Amino acid sequence: MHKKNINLNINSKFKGVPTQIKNPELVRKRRRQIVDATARLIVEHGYHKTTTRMIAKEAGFSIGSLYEYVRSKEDVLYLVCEAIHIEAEREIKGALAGVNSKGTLAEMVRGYFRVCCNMSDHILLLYQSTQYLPSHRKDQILENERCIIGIFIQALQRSSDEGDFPGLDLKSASLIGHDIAVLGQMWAFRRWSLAKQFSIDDFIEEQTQIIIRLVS
Amino acid sequence: MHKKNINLNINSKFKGVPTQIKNPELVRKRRRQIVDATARLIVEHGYHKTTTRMIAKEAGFSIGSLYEYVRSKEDVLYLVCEAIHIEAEREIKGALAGVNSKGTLAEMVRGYFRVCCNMSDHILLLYQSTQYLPSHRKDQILENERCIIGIFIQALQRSSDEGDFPGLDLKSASLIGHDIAVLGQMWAFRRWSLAKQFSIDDFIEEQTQIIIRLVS
Amino acid sequence: MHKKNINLNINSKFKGVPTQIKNPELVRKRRRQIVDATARLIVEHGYHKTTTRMIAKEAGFSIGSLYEYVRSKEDVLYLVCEAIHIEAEREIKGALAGVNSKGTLAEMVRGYFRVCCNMSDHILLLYQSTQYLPSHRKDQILENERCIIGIFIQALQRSSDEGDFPGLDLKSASLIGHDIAVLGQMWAFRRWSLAKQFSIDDFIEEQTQIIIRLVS
Amino acid sequence: MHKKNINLNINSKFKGVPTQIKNPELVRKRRRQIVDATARLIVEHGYHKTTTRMIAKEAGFSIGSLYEYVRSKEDVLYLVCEAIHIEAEREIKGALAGVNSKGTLAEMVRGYFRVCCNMSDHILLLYQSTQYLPSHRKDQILENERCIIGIFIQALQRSSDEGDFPGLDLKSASLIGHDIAVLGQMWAFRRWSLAKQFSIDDFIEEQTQIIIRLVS
DNA sequence: AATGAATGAGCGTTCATTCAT
DNA sequence: TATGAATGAACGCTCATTCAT
Repeated sequence: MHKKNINLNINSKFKGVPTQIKNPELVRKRRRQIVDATARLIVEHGYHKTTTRMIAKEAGFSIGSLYEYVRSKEDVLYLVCEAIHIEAEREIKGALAGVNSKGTLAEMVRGYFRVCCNMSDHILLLYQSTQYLPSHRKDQILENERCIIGIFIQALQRSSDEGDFPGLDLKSASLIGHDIAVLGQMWAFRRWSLAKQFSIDDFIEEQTQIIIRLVS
Repeated sequence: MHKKNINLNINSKFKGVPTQIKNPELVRKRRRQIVDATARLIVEHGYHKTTTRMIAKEAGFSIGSLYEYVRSKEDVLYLVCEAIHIEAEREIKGALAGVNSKGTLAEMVRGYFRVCCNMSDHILLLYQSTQYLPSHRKDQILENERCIIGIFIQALQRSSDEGDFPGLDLKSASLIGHDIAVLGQMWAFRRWSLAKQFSIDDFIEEQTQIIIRLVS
Repeated sequence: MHKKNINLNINSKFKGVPTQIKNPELVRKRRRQIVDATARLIVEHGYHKTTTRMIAKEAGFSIGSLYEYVRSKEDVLYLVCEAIHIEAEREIKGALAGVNSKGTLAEMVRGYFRVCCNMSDHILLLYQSTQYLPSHRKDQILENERCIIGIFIQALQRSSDEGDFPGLDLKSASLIGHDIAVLGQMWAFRRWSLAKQFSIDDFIEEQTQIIIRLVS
Repeated sequence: MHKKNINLNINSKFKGVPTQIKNPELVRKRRRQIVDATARLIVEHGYHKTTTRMIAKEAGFSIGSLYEYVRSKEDVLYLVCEAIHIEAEREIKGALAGVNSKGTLAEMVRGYFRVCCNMSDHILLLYQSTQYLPSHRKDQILENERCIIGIFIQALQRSSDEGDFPGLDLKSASLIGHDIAVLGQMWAFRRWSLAKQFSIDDFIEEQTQIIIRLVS
């Protein structure tokens, strides 16, 4: 069921970036190359210092070929951001798979934080580069984000209904959902500072404890 | 005492950006114009779409003059980031002035959150543009940030020592310090999403309550 | 007799544009598709905004196939210009067929003007795009043009010999021949201006009268 | 009086092409360089094979400087077409100056034809390149053209009123005006063909006689 | 004979920076 | 001190053409 949704997502979004190439298999393959290459380059140099020629070279083909698969550098950025969100969604759903019904909120948060840390390069990329997308693309990306926060809100409300965390209204739940999301992503943009005192595992564990204390 | 610190800050950092102009009074005045103009432009257009020509025009002098007061566009960005941090420090210290010794943590946090919301344009600017500073500049900016977090850590430890919040070690206090910092800044980059459910005052109050629950 | 000439023309010019394809029937068919498609596109977008990809698509086959039938975009343009001239020659000869021996000059001119108006899109194409042919191609096209003018010169001299228009030397006849040619083509590049005052039929009739007055 | 009109023209059109440069004297001088260089290059290579780098080099400055004085290559083309029309207007008015009131139509036409021959490179440029202007620019150019034709129409009507050429209605006069205009410009695009039989002076004289015969 | 993915030279344009005045 | 004209490296992108299948 998840799979189906994800596939629908992929398809509906692929329509959003046209291509000159007819073979859809090839489009998938080449765009994967483009996205991987570009993500690597943006992580290293930032969006603006990453030129289309660098992207083509890193992806292993010519500048002309790059433009057979996308219309513009902006398209590439969108494909990258989209791929990161799809990856995040998949990872998070994977991490939550064993937890979903019976699991505790603690396990969910811990799983989410772990994903955030594993993807910190890409999360930082989103923080720094989403600003360069045209607004309709930004909206598409933000929509994805809300979906993730929704998961926490639902879990919080379930907890509340079960009496663990009584008297939680939707508004508060929503804010806590945002907070959890941000406190996980925090590792991405405060790594260098936090790493002086915390290993990744330390961070995940301590931060999880803080959330637990918050909601109990 | 505060003043002295701030002045020291300004001077030590000004040394970092050389100028052709001898008269330091004039340098101060012109750089204030440059910083104000640039901050406005970056908030509106982002760093890369803000050209040096636009900066000179908005600041009210010629492109040639701009380069009498800074060596590069990067210098301008640094001056802007630095100014924002100085402003933030001043505002936060101002907000905490009446609270400092006798006040509760809640009041501190509320004051900080209020400053964050008031400065959200500039905080977002920092989030989006710090990446374009050379790393030694980035370090200078991060150093400033640590200073602010230090305030919370100290307050937390004071609370802990007074028995409000027993058994808080430095490491945990430090992480909570980071968390508070980020949960305040969050308004800057999630405004559009949060504003659907919260007014600024709502946000500040609810978020403050969450922190309070967290540390008690 | 006409047919023979036209065929000779076609053959001698086809030799000028080599192809990879052996089957001459197929070459003829495909090139007709190419020429029609390209003429349509150039009329709408101009030569430079018409890409080879557009041509292939409009003609109904792939870009690869296009290059089996011509060596270059320039070849395509030459084929188009050539085809227009052949078409013009055929149309004009058709219009003059009933007139040729016994008819008056007026009827000839009127017939020619009518053809010019009917073909005005293509005549404009020639005016705007012949410049992009290499000079040996341009010469081939100009040669065709002289052929048409020759018809008027002969008719003028016949008139003169018959006493209608006495004292007409070859040089004058030649210039008037050019003038008639141009005054017909004029509709192509002044349509938008002339159409404010003249319908096509108006134009043809008035312009014919002017020529008649000129040569009597 | 003429001067005033021309100046107004120049000023009103300059407003149409913005520049980064503040000194209007310099703008005038540099744009003259740009227009002269570009006209030379387009005459030799055509509009599309003339690159902006060639223009900058031929004009004697850098590509960056070129773009201080115009926004785009299209702007350059417009400036060229505009300058040619202003030149044509000036030349024609100059040629007609001694003729204006008392002169015969023959002298006017001869003067116009002489100007056309002298400017034939530039007239051909207009025929071939006006198509690349955006339509509002094309309209501006066409407006200029109508102004020239207007001169002939007025002269024809004056002749008619004086009895030289009785029974000439406005519509016919208008068409003859167009015809005269085109028969002069004809030298530009039929030079190579006509020159086989006519020197420029021959052409002007014979063609003038044809017009005279036409209107008497 | 037909396809269409791949190529890369070359285009128009931008903008941080310099320097003569 | 202040100006603003001049610079040119570097950018994103196009499109005629080729060639393996």
